[in-house]
Amino acid sequence: MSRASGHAIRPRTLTAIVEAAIRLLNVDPGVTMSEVARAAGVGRATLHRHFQSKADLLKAVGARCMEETNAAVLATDVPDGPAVDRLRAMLKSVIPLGDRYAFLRFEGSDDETLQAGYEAQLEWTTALAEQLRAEDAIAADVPTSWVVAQVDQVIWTAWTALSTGELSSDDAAELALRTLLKGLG
Amino acid sequence: MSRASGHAIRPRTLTAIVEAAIRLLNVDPGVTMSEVARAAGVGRATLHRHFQSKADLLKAVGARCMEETNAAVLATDVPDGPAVDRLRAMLKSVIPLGDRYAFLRFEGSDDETLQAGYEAQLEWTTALAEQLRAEDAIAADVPTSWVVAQVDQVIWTAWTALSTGELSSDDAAELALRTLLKGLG
DNA sequence: CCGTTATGATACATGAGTGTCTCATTGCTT
DNA sequence: AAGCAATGAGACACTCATGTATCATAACGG
Repeated sequence: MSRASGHAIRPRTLTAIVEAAIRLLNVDPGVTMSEVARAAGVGRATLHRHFQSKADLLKAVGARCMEETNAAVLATDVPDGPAVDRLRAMLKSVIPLGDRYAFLRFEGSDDETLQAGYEAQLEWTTALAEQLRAEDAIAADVPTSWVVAQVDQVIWTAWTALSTGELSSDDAAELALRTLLKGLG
Repeated sequence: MSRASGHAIRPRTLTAIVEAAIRLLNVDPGVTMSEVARAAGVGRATLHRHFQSKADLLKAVGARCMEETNAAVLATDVPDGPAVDRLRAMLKSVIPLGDRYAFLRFEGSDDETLQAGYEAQLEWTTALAEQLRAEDAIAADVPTSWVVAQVDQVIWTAWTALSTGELSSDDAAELALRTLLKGLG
């Protein structure tokens, strides 16, 4: 988060910093604050003025990711609809975000807010898995934890496919859904 | 690799270093040389005597991983058998290695040897995917690259499941195979 | 058993990244 | 246009990991 006291931050500056951080982190998780500042076209001092440490910056970026993801999922969710439709909608919403937030996979962040957000997403997926099971969309003898992990992983596979430019977001989402429900056969 | 000139290395020392490195890297990819040395029960100077840089150490660990993995796969492979059997055998061989080498996923290593080894594994999987397709074990309209990525990912899912202690290696391998071929439904 | 030699401990030099501070300047707000 | 606040640039101190050099000690082989 931004510094509590002292200087305010100009919207333009904040945006530049966060966007630069997201862009660079996807290339190299070990970016330095100097590199972020330079890429953002912002003085190194300014960066430290608003983000006291790299952990702070990560926290802000992670929070933005969570917000964007949740917003995207909620925007397309059909809570009362069939589980398969909900799964498809979720995949179509989340997969396009991959090129922005893929790096978060590699962040073993110990930030509690980010952790909590991730837990919440996991719970959402778990609930969906239960609904899928109740509607006989998935087999009864497959552990829920495996289902959740697999959903998680197929999103990652789609992100990877997107980054190589082999597939469009829509194709990847359809392929992901199909792979989940019917496998490759 | 170990230093070309000068000091030889005692087998016991080499093993201690490499094993400690593997163990620690799985916990924190950012381990320092000092921590590795301490965990190995070895002087920091000795570590630097044989591995000039952290990159050298990573290289050695990566090479060992490749050797172990290839050996495990070759040991159970049935080159003339049905593709599905080969896939099952590969999964059963590779999945148990997860707790040792999971960290390599996070290493964006630029070492050419390691890269080459990874490429070779990818080609092996690609060939298997083609065989699966030829034997109608997978659908014709699914891109090979997606199949390869999915095989790769399901191994990762299995590793994750193993690390949480939810499944045995064998169960995970069977579940992985089933998920690949028939999905979760 | 004795010489060879790898090792352990220590000290030292270096480089990189972090975080702080100051001050001139630029950009907003009124 | 004027005043205020945020920014940019640079200098500085600090920490930490890396890598090197030295020397006494312990382990190994003949």
